[in-house]
Amino acid sequence: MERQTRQRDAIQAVIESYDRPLSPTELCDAAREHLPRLGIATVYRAIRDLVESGWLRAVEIPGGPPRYERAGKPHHHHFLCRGCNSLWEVDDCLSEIDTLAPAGFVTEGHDITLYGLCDGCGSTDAG
Amino acid sequence: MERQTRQRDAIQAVIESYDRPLSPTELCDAAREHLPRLGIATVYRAIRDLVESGWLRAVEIPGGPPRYERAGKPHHHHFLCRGCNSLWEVDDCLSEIDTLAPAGFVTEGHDITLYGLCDGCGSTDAG
DNA sequence: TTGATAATGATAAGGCATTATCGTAAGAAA
DNA sequence: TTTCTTACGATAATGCCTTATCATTATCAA
Repeated sequence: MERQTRQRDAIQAVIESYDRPLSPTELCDAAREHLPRLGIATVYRAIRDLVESGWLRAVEIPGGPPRYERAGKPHHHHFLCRGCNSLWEVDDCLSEIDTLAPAGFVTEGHDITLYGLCDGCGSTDAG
Repeated sequence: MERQTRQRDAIQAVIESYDRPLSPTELCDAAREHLPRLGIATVYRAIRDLVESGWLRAVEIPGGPPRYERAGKPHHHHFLCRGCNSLWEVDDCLSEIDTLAPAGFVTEGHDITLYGLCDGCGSTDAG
């Protein structure tokens, strides 16, 4: 990432313009709307470098490939839609969660994933 | 699963005797203490059949292969130890979690994974 | 005990996400 | 614009987990 390229520009612009974490494939598809010949390897390279530089953050979810979102956002969680398989942000958090571990365990953090239907899928009766 | 075999017996006994979900590899290793020649394919076959029959349940965790636990337990969550990579049960749950999704979203369930060090790893200063 | 056949074990194959390879294209400094 | 290099794009290769294959073993009803 020593040179600024149209590919990196497009990839970063897509991340900035979406309000939810994207998988590498979603990211590639979205960036291809501006750069049709964008290769998936370039997307993976950009993800690697951007995560390494602290600009991007991986979001791991149960049973699926990681999604990526802009780093530095306030603490939040995610909602996985079983209709369209996209991941959405959930701003709130119940901090008491970190007190649930058994005695003797040291809790350092937590992930919460809600499941269901997003606004679009629920209203179109996809389930 | 039309015949009861020593392999199935051992696999089910291991599940019953552990108080935490096991990965296929963990399950195989544990069962091999009684049946040293147990093959990993047999473990996967047993898992498939036992999940299908409703006896076993898959526990998906972020960024890792699924673990399996006895089905039918009360609602609970899990704690992933970064020291030994094993998954532990957390009995409590904050039911208010299901109210966090944005307006218009239909929440059907949730997963919570706590991260940190389990009793054993924390006390031996593994982190 | 026998015999039909389901289950096993060793391992090859498959599936999928990710990474490496390498010839080509294109930043950017001079 | 030239030139040096980095980055790209297409795709082969890798790695990991899981499933399929198939000869052998073991279950269980008769």
